[in-house]
Amino acid sequence: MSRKLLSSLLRSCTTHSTTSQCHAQTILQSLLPNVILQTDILLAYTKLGLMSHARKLFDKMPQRNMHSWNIMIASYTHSSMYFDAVTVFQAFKQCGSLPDHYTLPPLFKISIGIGQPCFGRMCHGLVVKLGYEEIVVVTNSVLEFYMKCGTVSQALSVFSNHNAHRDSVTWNLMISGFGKAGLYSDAVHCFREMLKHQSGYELDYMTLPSILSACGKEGDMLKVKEVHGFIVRNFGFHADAPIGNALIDNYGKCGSLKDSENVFKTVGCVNLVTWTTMISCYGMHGKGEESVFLFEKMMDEGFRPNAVTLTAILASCSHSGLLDQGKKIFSSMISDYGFEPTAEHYACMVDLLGRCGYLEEALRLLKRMKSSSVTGSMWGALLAGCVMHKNVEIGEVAAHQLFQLEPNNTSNYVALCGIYRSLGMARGVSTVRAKMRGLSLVKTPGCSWINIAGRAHKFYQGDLSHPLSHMIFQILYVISNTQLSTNDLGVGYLLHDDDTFVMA
DNA sequence: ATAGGGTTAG
Repeated sequence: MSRKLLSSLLRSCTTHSTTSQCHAQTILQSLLPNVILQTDILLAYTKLGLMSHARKLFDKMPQRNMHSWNIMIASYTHSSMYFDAVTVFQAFKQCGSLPDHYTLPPLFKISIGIGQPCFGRMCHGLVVKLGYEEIVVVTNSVLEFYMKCGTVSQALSVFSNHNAHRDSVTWNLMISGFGKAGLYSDAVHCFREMLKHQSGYELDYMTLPSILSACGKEGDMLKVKEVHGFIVRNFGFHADAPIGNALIDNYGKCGSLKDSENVFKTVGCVNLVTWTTMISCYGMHGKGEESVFLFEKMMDEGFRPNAVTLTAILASCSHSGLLDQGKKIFSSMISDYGFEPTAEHYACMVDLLGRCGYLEEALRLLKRMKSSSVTGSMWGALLAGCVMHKNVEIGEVAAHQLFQLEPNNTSNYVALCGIYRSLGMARGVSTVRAKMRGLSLVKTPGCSWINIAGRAHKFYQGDLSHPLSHMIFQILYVISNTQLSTNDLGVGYLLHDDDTFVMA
């Protein structure tokens, strides 16, 4: 077999065994060492995720080209093996070489992965110095880096400086970055801008889950519906699984379980995430029985739950007080599925036991664990249960653990304070307050809001600043003193001229 | 050869 033939064979290898056979052939035919052939083998191994095979070969190569260095750095990065990626990059620099436009994008991913923004900023300097700013792939990775490291302003300046070198990936990065930074209205605004600029392009479906999640997290169902309509107009009912999943999730988050169910029933592509999302939607709406039913149906259809599915079902049982089902699922995840429960699963179990009033049992569960693996979320769930059931003994244990683990989290002090207050323990209340003052902690007030005609109306506890607060409090007073049945949900209010009202 | 999307939890 010729070198050329082996090269092209290697480039089409999709399995471990064919790759190894080609590798063996190159040795048998004494074609090694040869940089091009070895690089082909390297690439074939890394595509299969066989990093140790690739590394063995790479270390033996007497000669390396830019391509072989880039393959190693990029594939270590994709496998989240950032330390190895950095080591290879350092060895590369030792040889006196300079990165090219293939080397640079993974470096930004490394910086995000290891949480070291200074490395990424240094790489941005390299991009400018080496003149790769005009290459859209490189600039997009710079953009992604700034967006994901929380420096949105830097990303914006990269974005506006390169308006000649944008493509759909650029827009998607901006939109999803805004969403991840919690800047939901900026994400929506950016989506509209993109539609204006891209009218001639084919619409890129990769944007849609991000924009849906921005609308959903804002709780703006009208916007979710708007995007849904947009999807139907442009894709018909052939949306892929991530789009369907995002629709289900965000209708649920906006309070419309009916719409979630409709999408779930009609969507063509269903995967494990789809099931998990629908289960957690039922959980969010307090419909634990439906969650359990769906969980069983999912397994009947041959899907194996993963760690996220199990968290969703446990949380759902907890919200609905389904103690026995929750316990059964928790123990079967160990015996039937061979899962090692994660911290989240334990937190769910503590939450479940705590809500149902089994605080001693919850505490025993945590005491059985190695103390270093008990997380804040587990103690937090226990403390919340103690608030619910006014249990001061266990509440103090949980609270003091939390004061150690997360001393600046005000809600823990407020929770303990609430237990003391509900039991009339004035001394306890003042001790906790003094402790908070000593640490100069201020409680951020809880806030709710409602969108009316595109404008958000915010409400803080005891806040009277809204122009209609007088009427709002009157309505609230009536509602809270009225036993509502489902028939009453269509009730109307008649507003009198003097700002008072009656139910109609 | 390189860049972008979805699910839990308080």
